[in-house]
Amino acid sequence: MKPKIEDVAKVAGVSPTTVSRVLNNRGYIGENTRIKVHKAMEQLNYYPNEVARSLFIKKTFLIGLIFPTTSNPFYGQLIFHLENIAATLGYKVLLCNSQGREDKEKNYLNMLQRNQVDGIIAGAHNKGIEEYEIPNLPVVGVDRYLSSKIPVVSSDNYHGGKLATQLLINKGCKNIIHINGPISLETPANLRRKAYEDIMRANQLTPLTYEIDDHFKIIKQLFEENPRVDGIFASDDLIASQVIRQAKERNIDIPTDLKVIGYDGTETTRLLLPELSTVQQPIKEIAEKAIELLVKQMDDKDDAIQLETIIPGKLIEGETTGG
Amino acid sequence: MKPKIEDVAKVAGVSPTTVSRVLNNRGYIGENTRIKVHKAMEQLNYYPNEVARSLFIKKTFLIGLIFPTTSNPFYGQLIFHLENIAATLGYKVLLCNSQGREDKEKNYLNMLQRNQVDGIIAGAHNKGIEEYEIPNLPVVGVDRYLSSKIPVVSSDNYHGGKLATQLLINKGCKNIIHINGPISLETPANLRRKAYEDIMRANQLTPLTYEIDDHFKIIKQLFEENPRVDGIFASDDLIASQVIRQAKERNIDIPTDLKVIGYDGTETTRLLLPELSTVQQPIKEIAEKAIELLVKQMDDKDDAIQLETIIPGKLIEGETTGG
DNA sequence: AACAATATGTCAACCGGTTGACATATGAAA
DNA sequence: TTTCATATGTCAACCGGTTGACATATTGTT
Repeated sequence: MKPKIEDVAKVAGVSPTTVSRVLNNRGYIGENTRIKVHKAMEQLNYYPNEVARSLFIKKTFLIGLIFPTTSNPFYGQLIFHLENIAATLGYKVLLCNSQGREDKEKNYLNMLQRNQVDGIIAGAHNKGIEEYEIPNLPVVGVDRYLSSKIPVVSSDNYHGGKLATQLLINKGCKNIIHINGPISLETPANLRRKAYEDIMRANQLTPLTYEIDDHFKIIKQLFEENPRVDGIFASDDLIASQVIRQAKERNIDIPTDLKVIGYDGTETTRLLLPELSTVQQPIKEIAEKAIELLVKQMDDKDDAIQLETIIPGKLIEGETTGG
Repeated sequence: MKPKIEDVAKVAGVSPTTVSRVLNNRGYIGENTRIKVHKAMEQLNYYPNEVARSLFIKKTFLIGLIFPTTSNPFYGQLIFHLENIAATLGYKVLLCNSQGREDKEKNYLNMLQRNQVDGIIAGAHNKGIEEYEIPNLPVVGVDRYLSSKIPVVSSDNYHGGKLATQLLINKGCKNIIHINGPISLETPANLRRKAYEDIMRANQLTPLTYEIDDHFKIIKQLFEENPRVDGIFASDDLIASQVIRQAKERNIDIPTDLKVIGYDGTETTRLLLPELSTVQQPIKEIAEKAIELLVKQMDDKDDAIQLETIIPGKLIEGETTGG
């Protein structure tokens, strides 16, 4: 059986309380005793039972992360940073891949509460949800409005959308189309679209947005319906990549006949598709801010917290928008 | 304060034991009582405290995952599947990004034990380690030998290496170079290299392997030292992508002058770089097998378990190896 | 010598849920 | 009527670590 404090105490020849005191640096402890206790712990291969500890102190140092999927390089990278920063602060991370499914999300939310997490960071779906408003449980949204009371961290989507659209216009594009994910979700990312439409109009151009729900069928359709398209702003790099592929198949030369810009600029995209112009999200900074806001909520309970944090992104010009 | 069983009992007008019985479906429970209890739980917004429960039943339903980073699309996708399958079995997942650093890995291992995880799946570093041999704690390695006693799941690396090398040879390449990660680590992935060298020799060709530790400096060097190279087998798609980029910069036409094949074939690579030939790893199957082996160890304690599981991968021919 | 500060021990309550032992009550079957 | 399956309650121990109260030594200081 796993050794417990009592066993350590016996081996070290001290009382269980003393061991606990050593473990938690409380009260007076002699240097000798400290050493004896540590030796005993080593000898027995003792690991303090955090479950028992958590039960008593009513804190688990667990943070729940709910995101669509680590498969997606954007979330993969974001989650990497979240976990990393959390770890430096002594927090551990429970991973939940909701896959954009409401039922899964609800189950995870339920599970996280049963497991007494100290907080939740979510960048998943929403909709009817006031489900995230949990009394005494700090929550932070990433690129997702979870409720009117829950703080959100996101990149400056409007500015990003503007940068992308303006770049295409500057490069001489006249027929610029925007493609984005399903906008039934009310996310800050929709501001990319809003910026696109604003900038287009400001330049006497007609905005046209395609909403991609599922397949690249939409992209095919886009090309068929708009033979004169000369600029495409995709709301993420993966979609942009599909666009490029489709253009190649139709012998549309990029960037001569068509200029393409994506969004996200993850490490992986930069490596695999370095020629793609994109608006790079400040992923690490988003993660830092999200954790900071979460921890702040956990520490000073009902202090007022910034409800919306917007971090600027960065335009990366690649070959897909021309020299 | 959060409601506890006692509160539920009061509201439902029953005893705490009865509530526990309802919760765990033990003993006799009348339909009426069951409903009353559920209503009370709903009314109070009661969530059973898993921490308390875990303490008593000595099982947390937690699985620790130690991998270099979710940023990498291969691990991202693998971890997605691991979490997913674990969830269907009622297990939760503690995520650890070790970043290939021994110190971090050790800390995580320590942390997971303190948190009483039921098992660990690791695909990280190793080296001096017998550290993973933890009494009574099931462990499974993914593409990593963790110890002589710990089961490993991996794709058929030898076969994959063979497929890749053979393809290049079939396509007429004579000067084929292999690039892989640092092989100081003893991993099943080294079999890709072994296969490459075997096949080369079997075809009266001279194998030449470059070991990439850090940068694409090595790739530059490779091109400079081997102007006649006409085939490159990279041990992962990200490296292959760098090779392609470097070749473009040197105006080496792919596939005419140089054929390139990678390894992994993640969803992300397939989307972003569909033209890349690669050996696709059976990521989902690896995840399934890993969980299966872990759960088997947890269930029938010291049943003999398969020490090495090898799952075949799949050759994907893209344009980078020619028509 | 008196008084602190330091060092350690004993003991019990507590965190929230689980479980087994045992008591009791009801209704139905034998 | 007896007996049994069903239904629920009471009670206490337990999981492993934490904490406060209190006792007792041993130092060192003044």
